[in-house]
Amino acid sequence: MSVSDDEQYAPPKYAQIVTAIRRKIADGTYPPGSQLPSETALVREFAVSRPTVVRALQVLQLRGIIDREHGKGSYVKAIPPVGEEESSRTGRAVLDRVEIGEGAAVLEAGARPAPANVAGMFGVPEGAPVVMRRVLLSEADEPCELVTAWAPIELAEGTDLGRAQPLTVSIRQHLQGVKGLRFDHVVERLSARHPLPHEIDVFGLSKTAAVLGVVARVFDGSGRVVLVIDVALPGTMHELEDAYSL
Amino acid sequence: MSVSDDEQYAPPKYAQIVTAIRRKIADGTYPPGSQLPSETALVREFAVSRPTVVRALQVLQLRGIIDREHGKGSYVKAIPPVGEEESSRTGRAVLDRVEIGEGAAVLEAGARPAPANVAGMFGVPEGAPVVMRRVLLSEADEPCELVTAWAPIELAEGTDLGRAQPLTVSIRQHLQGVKGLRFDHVVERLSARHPLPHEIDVFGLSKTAAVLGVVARVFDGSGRVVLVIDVALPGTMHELEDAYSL
DNA sequence: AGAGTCAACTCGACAGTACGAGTTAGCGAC
DNA sequence: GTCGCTAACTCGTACTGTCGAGTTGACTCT
Repeated sequence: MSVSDDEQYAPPKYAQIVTAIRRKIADGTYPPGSQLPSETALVREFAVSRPTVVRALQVLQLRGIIDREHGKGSYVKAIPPVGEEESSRTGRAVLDRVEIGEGAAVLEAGARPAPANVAGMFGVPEGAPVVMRRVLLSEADEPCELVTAWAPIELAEGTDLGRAQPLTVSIRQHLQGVKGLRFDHVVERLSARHPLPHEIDVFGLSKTAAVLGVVARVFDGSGRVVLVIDVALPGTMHELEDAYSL
Repeated sequence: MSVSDDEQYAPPKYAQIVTAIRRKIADGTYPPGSQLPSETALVREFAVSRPTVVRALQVLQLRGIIDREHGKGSYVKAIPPVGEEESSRTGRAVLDRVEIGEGAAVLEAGARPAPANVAGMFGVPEGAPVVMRRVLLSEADEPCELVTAWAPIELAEGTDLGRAQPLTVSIRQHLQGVKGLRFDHVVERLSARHPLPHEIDVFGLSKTAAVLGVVARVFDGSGRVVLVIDVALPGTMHELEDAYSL
């Protein structure tokens, strides 16, 4: 769809209906638990065909905002659950964070020999050079999150990942802009463990403290691991929250 | 849709197309990265209308199996990511597990005064009676997961939650069958912590071991918390895995 | 050889129609 | 009052058809 300078972009009709209904839910016209007008009524209200209304209702259902029951109608769900796309995921948060302005300090960055776990994830020999970027996040001057990002050497070439300066855009935007790289999905592993020596130093933890550890592999569209993100969260300071439909 | 004894259930046409295409992806007819036949070709192949084909392709796209590009066609994605609905979530796993046959031992069950955190989640006073069910899971005779489920007293009435016998169906099925209760969504919190005294006993852990703790609130369709599930996973034995699209 | 045009192909959106299946309320019979 | 039937309402599936917009390759002209 091309838009000339003099024209206003009009969203598809079904999207406009989604927006209108969401607005009415938000302003209390259709409160939680209430029934929406039938499809036939919405056809009249919006002056569109039934398949267009159905499509809008299907979108609302997919987003967990309404339930549709055959023969009965559509109902506003009580509490829109935190949409699964909106819930915080540690790896995604790291990729989308802008270091400048977020209390982030780059502790070190540059080529390093790949430790065994990272080498395995990239499919390179242990000790092969990869680029490492270690960033410490603080809140109210208290260190709270240690992020170590690893990238294959060829991928990091030409980017600022290996420079010990805070990035001015998110990692995702930076790699998209400089390398045309698009991320497809993430696989994260969460564990409870004791801190590593450098974590003990950075956070001032005891050797037996409990740490929430997150190791995330970032895949591009061809199924290749393009980044490994290793995050350490001291257990005394962090809970991760996750919401999902049943 | 009613099915008489002499008739075979036929899935909707669009669902049959989804299944057929998924089978061809799995058997290598359409390998990762390859282009699917055009909509028009699929219309001829399956002898259906174009909106029916489009609907099947939209389902495949929603499931992250294909990408559709306007003007170009549909492409099989490289690695179907673990579907977000298929990834393991601790709370969901507990609700869907059948205790009998799964190495589950019921350690205790019955009415207990609500501890502060549980009381807060149910909106009852601390110390009010609630039903508690504590189950230990073992693998190869080694304890590996301790699950404590809490239910409001009225909800547990008439169910087997307060009986120290393994359930013969999953908790979800049991409450659906006995109470007509339907779960809507779960909000989980994950943390790294040290073990509680009873966890030290059950797992034979040291006082400073790292434990992955999961506390899940289960909501029904009206937004009420109907169950609290508290899971302790010794850090030496467990990682949780989570996959999501970007 | 390069640029522009056009036709054929592709998907996105929309309208209208029809039939089947599930639900509910009203009415009549007992 | 209760039960059964029916009509009206509801959503699920599927079809036919049209138009618009994006992509690509072949052909023509300079």
